[in-house]
Amino acid sequence: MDEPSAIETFGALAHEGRLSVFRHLVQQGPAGTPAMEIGRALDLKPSTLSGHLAALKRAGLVASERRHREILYAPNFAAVNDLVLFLLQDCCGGSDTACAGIEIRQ
Amino acid sequence: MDEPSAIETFGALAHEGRLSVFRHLVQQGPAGTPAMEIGRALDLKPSTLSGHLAALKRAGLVASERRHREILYAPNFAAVNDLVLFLLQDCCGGSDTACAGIEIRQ
DNA sequence: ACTTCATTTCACGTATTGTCGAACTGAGGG
DNA sequence: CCCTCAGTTCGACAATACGTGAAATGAAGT
Repeated sequence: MDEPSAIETFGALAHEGRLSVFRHLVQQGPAGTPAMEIGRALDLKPSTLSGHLAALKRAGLVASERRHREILYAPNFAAVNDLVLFLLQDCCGGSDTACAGIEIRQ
Repeated sequence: MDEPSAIETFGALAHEGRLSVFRHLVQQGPAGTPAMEIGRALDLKPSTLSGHLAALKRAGLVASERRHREILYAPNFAAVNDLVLFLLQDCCGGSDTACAGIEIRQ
């Protein structure tokens, strides 16, 4: 992951509403959740929620798929993975003592 | 790490200047780097740099210590560690398949 | 085709953040 | 003591981000 992408992803998560949305999607599982259902669960207005989802999507953190009338949003775990690797590789100096407790399995 | 702290940390890293500063500190090592030297390396004005360092410090990502005339800033690897754990535990649903390739050593 | 329902886009006011020069603070050296 | 140097704080302004209601889109059912 390059620096601009990392910045966009950090920015997407650096907001109470958006982080809640993303965590809710993680909780709901990879099958995906209709947008409106997220809004109901987290008490967010449609337009506000739509903006949050758009930001998360731009950052690659969620994927969307239409099913019948609804649009299902699902978390993209690969994006979290990439972000973690960015943090470990670029922000821990690659030192194994620096970020002990976490190991990258190849 | 709780959600508000995670948000503040994400926010601190979600900015080109601040991320550059932090990565520079990581590169320079745990001994610490004088603020002005960072500013010279990254071409940042003193007041701008000061703001960035304050934000990183609020987020717990850096520590500062005075030595003689200068103030040395050093990266706090534990904060990165905490953030990675937050991502893995709270944003990957704890699923081992979700974020494959990374293992938490206890 | 018309209606409905789910979601997005738009426009707007407001709030927050970013940048920078200038003034300030505080530690050290002479 | 004064002076200097390192860094912070202040004040102003521009730019960006947020939240929201109202209008628009667009797929699906009737």
